[in-house]
Amino acid sequence: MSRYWLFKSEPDAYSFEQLRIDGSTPWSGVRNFQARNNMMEMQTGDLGLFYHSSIPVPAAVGIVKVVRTAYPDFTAFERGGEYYDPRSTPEKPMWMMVDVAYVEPLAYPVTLARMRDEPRLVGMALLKRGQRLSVQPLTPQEWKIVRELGTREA
DNA sequence: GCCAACGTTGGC
DNA sequence: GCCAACGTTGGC
Repeated sequence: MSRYWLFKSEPDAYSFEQLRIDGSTPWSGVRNFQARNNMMEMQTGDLGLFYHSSIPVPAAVGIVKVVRTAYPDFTAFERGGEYYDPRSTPEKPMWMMVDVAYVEPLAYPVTLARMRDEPRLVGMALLKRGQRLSVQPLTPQEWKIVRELGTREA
């Protein structure tokens, strides 16, 4: 049973455009247990939304696909690196990541404001007050609705 | 095991 | 730049 996900990224750090150029990328640097656990549930072929956060108009901008299931996040092993965490070792990794691949952009980015305005999306994790989870599950309905919104102008 | 302090996220 | 919300840390 394939599932749907939402991947948050600050475009200044890593943008959907960069993913288009790279083709695929390890989703490294996640240091939150809930987000990690979500990644550990992913299967290859699962689809997701790529969401740009911390910008003037936050929005879901594209579609991605999981192309490799969870494996140890090597950035946790990089001494001196931004994501180094000595509690995680190759023998006993604490942090995991998946690989995600570029699929296609949404014809029209679906802004956070537009999602908030959509009654059928009430209940979506992203819209909950104070939520900060960088990797979130989407229900099939939420996936379908956002994709549909992305096919037409607001 | 509790919980206050702290750091980070992210919309506004 | 502000600050509410929340996860994590660490003293006890």
